[in-house]
Amino acid sequence: MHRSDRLPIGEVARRTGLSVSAIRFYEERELVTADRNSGGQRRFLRSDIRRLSFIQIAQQLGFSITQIGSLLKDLPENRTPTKRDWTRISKVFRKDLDARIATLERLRDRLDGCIGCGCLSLNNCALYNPDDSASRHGAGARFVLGDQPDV
Amino acid sequence: MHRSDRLPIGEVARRTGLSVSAIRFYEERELVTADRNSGGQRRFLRSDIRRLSFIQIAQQLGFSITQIGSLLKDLPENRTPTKRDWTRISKVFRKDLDARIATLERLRDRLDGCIGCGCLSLNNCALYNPDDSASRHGAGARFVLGDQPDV
DNA sequence: CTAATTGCTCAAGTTAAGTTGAGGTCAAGA
DNA sequence: TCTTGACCTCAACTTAACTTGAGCAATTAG
Repeated sequence: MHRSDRLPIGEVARRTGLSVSAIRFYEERELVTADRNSGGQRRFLRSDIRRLSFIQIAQQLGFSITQIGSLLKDLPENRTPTKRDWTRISKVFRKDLDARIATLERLRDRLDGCIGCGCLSLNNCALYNPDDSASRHGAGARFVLGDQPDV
Repeated sequence: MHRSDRLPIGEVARRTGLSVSAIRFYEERELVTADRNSGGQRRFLRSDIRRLSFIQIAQQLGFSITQIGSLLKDLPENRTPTKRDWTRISKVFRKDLDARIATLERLRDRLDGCIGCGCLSLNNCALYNPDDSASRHGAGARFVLGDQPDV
């Protein structure tokens, strides 16, 4: 039994539901730190379980590990989130969620305005929006549905 | 001037706002087809502009090229979407958007129920939801916030 | 003590949706 | 004809968030 409070990675994995490789990956990305025992194996603190759980929640809410890393680094002394921190940060999450919902709703409204319009041949399609598209990771096209630049 | 209705790829790129490489990529993925002239260069039909515009809109609405490919392949004779097709398909889009919005709203509600709850140490966190997470492309963790399996 | 388990590092693979570059060809206008 | 500029193919690179595998070391239960 591990009755010290230095947990090996497998234990942390079991307790958080994360995979061992994911935890190592988070350590590499500096979302968590672990010190090593004499044999060079990682030993985590109990509080790291909470920290990793926080990461999971934030991910479920759609945040990237880069963003999560920033959130965690902004905590005083880079500590693991406390209840007070959580209250504050969850409001950030809430704002972001609201924004994403609003974006989708705008998209839906534009779509509605477009369903019967035969857009596919029009120049002034309501779905022509260079801004707030899902904006994944490419450059993103600038005109849509036959809308042409200067031709 | 190109007064035939076989458009070279650069022209199609200008008219759709897509990059040349993106169009080639779509061809490779069979979202569009182009035949070749004597010199081996692609020549597109005017209707391909509409087809590519459709692809862009569907992408803005959050559909993957795989999904879009399916939609296009389901069209009779794999034709380019007409107004009638658009009306039908846009309803599919609408449904999907609605579902995504609903998912985010559920997430927001769960978050609200969790903001003041000090969850970070609880076992029955409202944010513990194995299902409808943003579900990107990994296996996805199964328990959250210190919620433990059978320990 | 020893076998089984767990852990370690490092490199490479995965998916999505393209982009970038090298090296070479084609087409169009002067 | 000659020279741009547009086009061609193919391979490799990009980001995100990990996973998988190889080859080897440490721990632990019996």
